[in-house]
Amino acid sequence: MAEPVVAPGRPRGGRRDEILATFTRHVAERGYDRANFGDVATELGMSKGTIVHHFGTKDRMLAEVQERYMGRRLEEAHAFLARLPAPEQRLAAFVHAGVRYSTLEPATTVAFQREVVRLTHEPGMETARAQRDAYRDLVVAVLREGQEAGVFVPGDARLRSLQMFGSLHWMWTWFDPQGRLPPEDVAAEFCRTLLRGLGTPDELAAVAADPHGPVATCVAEIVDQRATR
Amino acid sequence: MAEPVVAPGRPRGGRRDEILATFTRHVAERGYDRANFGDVATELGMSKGTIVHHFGTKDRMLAEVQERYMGRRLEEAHAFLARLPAPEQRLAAFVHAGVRYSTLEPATTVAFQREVVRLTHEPGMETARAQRDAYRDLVVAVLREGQEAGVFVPGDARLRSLQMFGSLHWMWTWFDPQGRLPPEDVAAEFCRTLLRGLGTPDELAAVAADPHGPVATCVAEIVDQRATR
DNA sequence: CTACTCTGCCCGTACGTGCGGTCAGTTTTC
DNA sequence: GAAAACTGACCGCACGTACGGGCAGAGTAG
Repeated sequence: MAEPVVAPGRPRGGRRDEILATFTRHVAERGYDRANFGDVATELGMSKGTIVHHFGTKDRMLAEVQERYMGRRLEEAHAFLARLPAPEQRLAAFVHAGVRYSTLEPATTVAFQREVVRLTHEPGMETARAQRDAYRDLVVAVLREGQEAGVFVPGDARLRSLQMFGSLHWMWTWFDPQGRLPPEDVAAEFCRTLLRGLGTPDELAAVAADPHGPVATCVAEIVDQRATR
Repeated sequence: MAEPVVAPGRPRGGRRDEILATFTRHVAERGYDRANFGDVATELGMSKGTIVHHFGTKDRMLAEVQERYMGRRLEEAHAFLARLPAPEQRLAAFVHAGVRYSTLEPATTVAFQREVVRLTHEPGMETARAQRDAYRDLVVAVLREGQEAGVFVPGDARLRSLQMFGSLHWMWTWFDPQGRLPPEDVAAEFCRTLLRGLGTPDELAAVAADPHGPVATCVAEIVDQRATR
């Protein structure tokens, strides 16, 4: 029934976080359907029952992964939006952040991206879905701001947000965090093409896309800080 | 119950194609892991054994779905590349075609896009993977041509192809073929943003993106013809 | 024409396995 | 000592697929 509620006077999570992390990695590697309690338990040297004890059902475990992920991303987004005023900088920040997450927390990111679809229709995913929608709305708002400010060409903001999210969410199928291709290069190239595509003047776009520019730096500070705390 | 029909004169495949189509739809709706022989058999009013008789294993059935899909896409691609000389037209054609397929054969397209990842590592998928790589190489080649012709700004062609494929392959998560949003609008918006992002002069981009322009028309003819034969 | 055989679909069942989840009980922690 | 953490045995079920056989039509011999 009602889940463990953390525990009183207990160091945050303990074994629980460990389980969630391992489960997340398995989801990232094999997908939700092929990830199973047995393998996770074996890898952590514990019993299947322990996992059930902590999370109840597999569905709930996935829901928690998604909610934590989206929770962090929303916090970050609000943080860099507060620091970056210009629409083209804000949009670039979303791209830099999206790419950075792929290397900083590859497992969580891939797990999320593989299984996003589930939060559209699956029951028990309402919270995560609401978070996802809120995140997307932030991007749409930025796109509209940009159009009103004349820094983006007029067009369908929602469609553009989907075009952008597609590029980022698809990364899990080809991007290798251990590979030769630096994530900053990916972010920079994506930013350049996207901003130019939206009609942003070259000078502004160049600054926003620059891997060592103010936007990328700002995002890096925020994201890295949250990840290591 | 009497739906099989099949008709005299022996249509190619007979029941076999029917099985494959139903299986494809199930994969599109639930994903490969949750699609199963039992449901397909029940829906077609046949036994599970029949499916096994025709395809052997589930893996092989998926492989055949992917191979057929990529086979058709490759044929189409070669067809419109032969008719369209300019790089910006060729690139736009890939976008128009990608979107058009989502409405013309939604099940096959979604099934493919959901399960593309499998053809990277899964054994038995070598053929489909080779086809996929060939298709991607066609796009990369067009991007390079465009740079040499000065119609695209210099940059990483492979990265750009991935950015573009991301937008298209992600469509299955949000695009509804039955919905209000016309696919031509999606294609046009994607083309505009992409081509502008690559630095294509506005006049050329406008023609290539136009849903009633020569590129979209050419693609429509080729794709529709193949689908209905 | 008849009878026989061969062959490609197709059926129904049964089996093995993997997995999510239960439960009763033990150990650990505060 | 109460609550939480953990265990290991167990259940039920869903699913892939192996298997043995049925049936209808085509080819063939008499």
